[in-house]
Formats: sequence, structure tokens, C-alpha cells
Amino acid sequence: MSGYGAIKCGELRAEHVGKEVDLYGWVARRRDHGGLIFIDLRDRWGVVQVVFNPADAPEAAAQAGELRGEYVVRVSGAVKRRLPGNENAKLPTGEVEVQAAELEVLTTSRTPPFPIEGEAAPEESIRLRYRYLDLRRAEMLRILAVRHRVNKIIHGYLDEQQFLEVETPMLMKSTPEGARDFLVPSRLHQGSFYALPQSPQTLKQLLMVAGVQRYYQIARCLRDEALRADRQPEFTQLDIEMSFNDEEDVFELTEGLIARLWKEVVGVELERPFPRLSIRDSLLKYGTDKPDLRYELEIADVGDLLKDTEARIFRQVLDGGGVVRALAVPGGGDLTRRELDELVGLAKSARGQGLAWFPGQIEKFLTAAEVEGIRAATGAEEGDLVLLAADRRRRAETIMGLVRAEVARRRNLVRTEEWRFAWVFPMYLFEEDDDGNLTYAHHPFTRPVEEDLAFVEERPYDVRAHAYDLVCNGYELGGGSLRIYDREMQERVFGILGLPLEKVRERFGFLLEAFEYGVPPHGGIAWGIDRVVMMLAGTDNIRDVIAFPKTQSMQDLMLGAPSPVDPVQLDELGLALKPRPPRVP
RNA sequence: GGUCCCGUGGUGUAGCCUGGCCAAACACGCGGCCCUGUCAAGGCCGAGAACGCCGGUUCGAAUCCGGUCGGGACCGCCA
Repeated sequence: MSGYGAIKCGELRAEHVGKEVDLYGWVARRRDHGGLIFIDLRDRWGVVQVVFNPADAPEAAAQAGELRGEYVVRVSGAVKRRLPGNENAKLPTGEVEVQAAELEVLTTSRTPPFPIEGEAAPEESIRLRYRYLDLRRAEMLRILAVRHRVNKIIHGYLDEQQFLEVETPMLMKSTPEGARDFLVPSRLHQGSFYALPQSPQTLKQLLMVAGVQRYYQIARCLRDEALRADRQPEFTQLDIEMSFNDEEDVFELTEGLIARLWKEVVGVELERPFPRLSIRDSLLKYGTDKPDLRYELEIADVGDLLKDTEARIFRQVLDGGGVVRALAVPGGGDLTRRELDELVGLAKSARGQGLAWFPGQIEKFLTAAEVEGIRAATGAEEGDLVLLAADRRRRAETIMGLVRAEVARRRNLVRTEEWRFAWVFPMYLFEEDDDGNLTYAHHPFTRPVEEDLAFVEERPYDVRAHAYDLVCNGYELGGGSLRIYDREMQERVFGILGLPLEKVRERFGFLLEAFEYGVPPHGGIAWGIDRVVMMLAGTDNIRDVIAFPKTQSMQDLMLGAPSPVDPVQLDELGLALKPRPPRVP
């Protein structure tokens, strides 16, 4: 076989006219005229028409009658300019065709379970079951190519900037915080487990101690958490860390790379620098930490305006320490009851009580001054509808964030051609855990804004961090922080977190020890490469940018994973399966 | 842990709300025959689903109800 260097089907052009070629590819279509037979031959580069004419190649023409979809063939023949009037403007190869002299069927194919040609993808489970056929579709090969290009540009850019790519282990150590780990039992150390990396976070910090100074890695990360349209258990990060830097260096580097990617992959010149938005404003105005800025619709806090309200639903929430947030829907006065109910349903899906609105149900419980105040705060104009959510702060934000996005979508307010990047910065250092206790928002090594430590005792949740997220069009594309390098500062933070040094040592002793040997100030960022590729490929689904993804229930429908294993394997590992508790009907 | 949507020949859909006219329609695909310039080729003929599965309601269920399995979206979760 010498087809490797052969010309590609999809690359044939008028300039090749007169050449004798060998073509290798898949049969995309057969048009059999009884005498003449046309074959569309497809490879990764595209499709070209092959003509079999019994008058000049009877044997090949006879064989061609037996061809079926997805047969893999070799065709040799001459590239010819198509007869005038027979060109196909829809095909890049449409000016030419190959006059077949010889046909060799390399392999046959069963009728595929779904069409490889054609735009519409079949149901997801079928695509995943036959992923190799799904990937054969031009759209999927195109996305694979986008991903390849992204990786290549990343390598090139960071190499120019003198970054060193370093690989870190897949068999790591489990830590109780963060996402749930995937565990790997140790055979040699029975009863002990490795953990697959959630991210190379601690290792890249050690590489800074090592003096690498500029590190990056396109790293596979694994988290055993619930899936979403933009989340897979296995995903890929561009992990970056540098020394002697501040966040401005991270922003500059990142923006430069993002700008290059957008320019080279989709031909878009991005405006820089990216705007910045504090986490406080983001949650308040957009109800999310990853705002979509392609539409306005700002949420307003109207709790103060209602501090003396008689309306019971607001009274109760406000007295209970909750908040009231409001959003004006431009021209929303014409929303039907049904549409309003759907928005209420959205609020309920976030476990909220619902929504209030005016003009409408809530108006009779509010004073004219309150209504006017809220209208002013939300910028509502004549004919607008004002939606209100009253709840605990975090929940009210979630509800309003969902409502804001839904309203924008329904009313076609999203400027879909725009790329609205922003840095969410600064972020908070601490947050409240489920039990109302203070915990870290990112990880315990995130560097606080030093001046804010002055009020850490009184208002710990207002302490800012040198931490940032990169967002675009409602997606979080990456996040990072500067790290604490000063021992005193680190111990102080542990103290505030109520983490006894002993406890910390158990988990992160290796890191703390390393930091005793001359640690450079450092910080970095990690991007979700899958999401970057999603944006550049124009899909809203992470499964489309991963060659072999898992379903929402974390199964691989093609491999049939996960699967039970041979008891012998379990025994070798010193593992025994617990009987499943019987189902209680 | 929870909420919601979807599941009809190989594929994509219609039918389901308003049960009987549905052993189920349409398109593509598939098989056969005809056809020397098509390119979503065309023409003729044909095969193919008892409606994911289980149970219930009913004289009667693809259609209503419950459960279950599979896929998806979301909330929680994802330092």
C-alpha cells in the first residue's frame, strides 16, 4: 500500500487536471445510471467525484456497481476537467472529476446505523454507541481539527514565551477537599489508594519551587462529580504557572494567547485588555460568577427600598437576612401568563419560592413609592415588566441569574456574534460552607489582598483574594490565583480557617516542606481547554469536542465502561465487594 | 440527592394533549429491476416498527396512570 503519500480526495483542484492519481477513501454516495456510475469518494479532506465509464474501463465499471456506502476503496485514474455545464459549485473539488481506470475494494462495510453524510446528527446515545462512525462525520472531524489547532497554537505561543512543558503524574494522592476523587487501588500497598488528579495544582507549585519559573501543561484532569453540558469527568486543562509575577502578568499572557487563538482559528480580532468585574458585582448584577455580557439586563438589589415594606413575602425574607433582587424585562408587559409561569418554574427549579412581578400580582402589596423606587433601580421603562425574587442571597442570585439568561434568550437579546471576555477579579478569599462555617473559596494557598487582612476578624467574607476567573459569553473558561509564599501569611490564613497546622501537614506536608527551601512568589491559571474549543468550534456541548466522551451517567456506551471485573483482579488488590443493600420498595 | 424533557421500522420525524378510524403515516436509508452525465440523480417494485421495558386503568392504549431502563437539560455538587 502506498496510499499514505497519495493525493487527498478533498484536495483535488483544476491544477491537477491531467494527472494520474491513486485515490483512497470511503464511498460516500453512488449514483448508478446503468451505464455510467458516479461515486463520491470521501476522505478527511473532503469529497471528490469519480466516474466509471464502461466504455473505457469495463472491469472497473462492473465492480463499481457492487459498491455500497462506506466501502473503503482505492481508485486510480486520471483527473479530468468536468465537461462544461457539469461543474458542481457546491463542492470545492467540483471543477474536476476522476476518470476511474481501476478500482480496488479494500474493505466492505455493513450499512451504517445512521447516515455519515448529512447535517443532522442522530440521537446522542446512538452517536456514542458508534462513536467511530459519529466522528467520521465531516462536522466532527472539523471539530477534532479545531482542537488540534488550539493545542498547536498553545504550544507555539508558550514556547515563544519560554515556558517549559512538564508532565505530572496521573497517580496522585487523595485529598478530602475539593471534588470527589477517582481512586485507584494499590496492589502492592493493599488498603491504600492513589487518586487520579483533579488538577496538577500542587505539583505545579512544586515546579515553581524547583525553579522552572515558567511552566505549562496540557493536562488531563479527573473529577468524580455530576456532569453538565460543559462538564465531563475527564477533561483537559491548560495549566500554567509562573514565578515572580503578579496577576497583571497572568492577564497579559492569557489575553495574548486567547487573542491569538481567536484570530487564527476563527479570524476574530479581540479587543484588549479584557474588562474586569469583581465577583461581588458579577453576582449582584448578573446572578452568576460567569456572566454572559452579550446582553445588558442588569439585576438590581432592592432590599433597601423595601426595608419598611408591608408585603409579607418580602418582609419575611428581609427579616430573615435574605435579599430581594429585581430585573426589568424590556417590553415585558406583554408576557403571557404562561410565559410568566415558565419563569416561575425556573425559579422553582432552583428551589426558590417563585417570582413576584409588576405590573401584576404583587403591586397591591407595595406602596406607590416602593414601586417607583424599584422601577428606578432596575431602569424599567413604560411597558417593561419587573420581576422580583426574594430569598437567601445565594439562591436569589441563582434564580435571577437563570431568569436573566432565559429572558435574554426568549426575547432575542443575545448578540450572538459577539465574544464578550471578562476577568472576574478580584474574588473573595473565603466563603461560607454548608454549616455556616468559614472556609476557603478556592484553596488554602490563595494569596489574600494584604490590606484586607486588617478587617479579617470583623468581616472575613469581604476579604479579597488575588484570584481571578476568565469568563466569556456565560462560560467559565479558566481560573487561577497568586499563591501564598510567605510562611507567616500562610499560617495566619490557616489560623483564620481554623485548620490546625497538624491537619494541614497531613494533607499538604510535602508542599509546606518544599516551601521551606526557597519558594519564589508565584501564581498562575488553568483553562478548560474543552470549553475553549467548544467556543471556537461553535458548539454548546462538551461531548462534541471530546473524541470519546461519557454520558451524563458517566458511562462509555461504546466501550461499555464501567464494567465489573474478574474476582481474581479484585483479590489481587485485596478488595471485596460489599453486597448491595436491598432496595426498599 | 432533586426537578424537568425525550424514547415510535436502520435513521429522522408525524401520530400521543382530545384512547377506538393505527398491526401505525412521511422522508431518507436498505434490497431488486430499469436507466451513459449525475452530484440530496431519476423511475418502478419491495422488505422493514405491534410504538424502550414491566405493570395498571379501560370493552378497547403508541395514546391515560405508576414503576423501571436508556439519553439529555438544569438545581445541589464541581476547593
